[in-house]
Amino acid sequence: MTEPAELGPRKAAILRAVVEEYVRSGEPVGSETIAEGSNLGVSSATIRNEMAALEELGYLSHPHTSAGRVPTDLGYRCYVDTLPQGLRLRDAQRRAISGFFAETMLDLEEVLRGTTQLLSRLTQYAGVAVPPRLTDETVVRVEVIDLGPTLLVLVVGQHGAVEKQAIDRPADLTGETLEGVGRRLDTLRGLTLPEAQARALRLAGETPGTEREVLIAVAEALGDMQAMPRGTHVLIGGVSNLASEAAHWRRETMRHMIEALERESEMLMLLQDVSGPQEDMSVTIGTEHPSTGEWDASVVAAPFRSGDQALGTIGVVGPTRMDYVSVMASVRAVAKRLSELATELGA
Amino acid sequence: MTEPAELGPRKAAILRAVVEEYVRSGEPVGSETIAEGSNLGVSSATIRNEMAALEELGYLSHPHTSAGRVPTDLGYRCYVDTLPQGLRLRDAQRRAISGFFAETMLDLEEVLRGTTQLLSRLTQYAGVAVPPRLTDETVVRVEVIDLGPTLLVLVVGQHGAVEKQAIDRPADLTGETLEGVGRRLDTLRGLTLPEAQARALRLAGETPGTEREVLIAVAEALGDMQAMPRGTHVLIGGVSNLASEAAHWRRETMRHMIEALERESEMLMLLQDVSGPQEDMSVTIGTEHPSTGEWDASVVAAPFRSGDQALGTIGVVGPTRMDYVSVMASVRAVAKRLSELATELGA
DNA sequence: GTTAGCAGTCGATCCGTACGAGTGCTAAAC
DNA sequence: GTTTAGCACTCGTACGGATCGACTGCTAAC
Repeated sequence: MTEPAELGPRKAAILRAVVEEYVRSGEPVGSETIAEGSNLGVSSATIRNEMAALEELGYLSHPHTSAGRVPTDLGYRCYVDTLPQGLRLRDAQRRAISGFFAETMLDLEEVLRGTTQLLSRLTQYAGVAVPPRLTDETVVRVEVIDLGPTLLVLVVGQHGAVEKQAIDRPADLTGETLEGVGRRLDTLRGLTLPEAQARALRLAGETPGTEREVLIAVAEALGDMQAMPRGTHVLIGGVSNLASEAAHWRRETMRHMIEALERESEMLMLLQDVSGPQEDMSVTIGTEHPSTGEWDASVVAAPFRSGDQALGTIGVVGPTRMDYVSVMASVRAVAKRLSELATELGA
Repeated sequence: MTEPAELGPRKAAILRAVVEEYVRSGEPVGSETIAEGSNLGVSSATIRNEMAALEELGYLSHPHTSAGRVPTDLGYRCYVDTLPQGLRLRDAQRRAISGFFAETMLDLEEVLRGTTQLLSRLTQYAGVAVPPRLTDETVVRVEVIDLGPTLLVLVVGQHGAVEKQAIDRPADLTGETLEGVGRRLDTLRGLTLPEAQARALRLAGETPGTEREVLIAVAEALGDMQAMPRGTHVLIGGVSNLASEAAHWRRETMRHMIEALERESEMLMLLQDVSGPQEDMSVTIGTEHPSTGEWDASVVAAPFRSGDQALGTIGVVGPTRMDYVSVMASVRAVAKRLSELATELGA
């Protein structure tokens, strides 16, 4: 909508300087600071004029008359969009990432849990990760296990995701029946979850008696697994970082934020809304998304893949006033390494 | 150590009144307030004397000269210990609990997840739950699944707990080998995890070739599952309640607290330390435990059982200044209902 | 178009005062 | 001996006013 080009190079430079200074100091920045710190050869008065113009255009705002300027969400957006691509990580960060991925980890969920912590440590904000949805994978095994009072349906995805759901146990169930069911369910291997469900239903149609009953229940369970992303828990790490970093946030704001992080469905929607299908990385700033708008938060997210198949999303949630350069570099680097690992792990 | 009896009935009554008033109002309570509110027929001067004595004994403390009294951890302890047993829930709470358990839920972990939310809603603090450790259960099924690049060991416990761990896949693995392994592992049914591990090792000893290799890896995985309570994730719900309720906590305190809640191992230790083996319910107040001492928190916990076998623990974490009567009533009631459900579910 | 200078604005800070809640003590009353 | 009334004292908190200082926005000169 607003091409940064039309700002002109000097306005752009000033906006950039304001954002960076504000992110650094946390305090509204005045024209003097910019005139001194930045090496445009102009005086503070000129900067003032430009800043007034930037405010007019909606990129900056004014807490009160005698204060400096603060970037608006639009200002951050422009800043982020015009960022040069060559993002460098600090050595310590690079080492932290390498160290993490040097550990041998075989279970993807475990890796993701660690990834949220890693991201949180790298950025000082909260790290999030959405594990692969079983829906997108093919099924490697469907198993029905007799627990006595109930039956347990176990579905294993190709990348090692395990989904379980209990179903009712028919009173007249025998071991043979269960074996029969097991044999039939073996044919689900290699299907996607919806396909598996359809096949299970079809199998049920061809089968009489108790076995049929169980198969129908299994099909229902397979349906539930798709419909409700129950197993798709969003992994979160480092909420405590937010509590300290965000020292200037209002208490209520923080409450809302932690609440939102707890609501898995909300985070899930946020991260899914946020990660455009083809994009490499997405940044959502404050009011650009209703959820984050409420609590002055931004989300930097990137997908990770196995080969060319998108598996899930990782990201960082922090205040709108965050160090986008560093965060984006971290998320990108971690996503890249994670994709490599996932590819190697679950080819 | 300190029998409340030796306080004398009046001191005890005053202590009780101070605790209740302080919990209610959140502000240091003065002698006048007690004299008026409570119906001991004595004047504020007498109360003052008694309060000075209680302070001397360590049950109360003084933020500063011209302020009222505040209970110490010891004061809360005495208050809790002398609580009458007849704890009543408010109707709304009773209904919330019944409503929750009226939903049909078949998966214990799902129930526990909901339980943390329920406890949090009932008490306005954070709810926690420790699911059954697989170690204590008997194994219903051990399965090795070929995921291509790795193998996945799946262990199902009698109550439906599922533990998974990836192991290396020998290069020369064939489907037959895997079937052989599977047949041997069938004999693990009904054993406890340590027994199963021993049996797996023994099986490995009796078996040659690749099969042996896999069995050894499985035994290792079974060992890992006992050693590291990796699957024993502590479930937590309602952290946001703490963020708002604890409006008077220092920011750093809150950061520490959320951090501690995030460290599963710490919470696990806390909850395990806290739940005495035979006790019905335990209350840990502030400095009584090193972890909670750091952040002025208390933990009210109760075990839940299936039949007479202890499965896990549920509890509530909140500020030392909490409404112990209500929280204890809630935790006790939920633990009772949960035990009934678990008994019915996993006889 | 840029810059220096200057008046004006408005929040933040500091300080002195007054207030009031609550204690602790003492002396009288029961 | 215990309880109570009275009172001086302490000490945090709220209030108000003056000052400070950081910026801006404007104007006039370059």
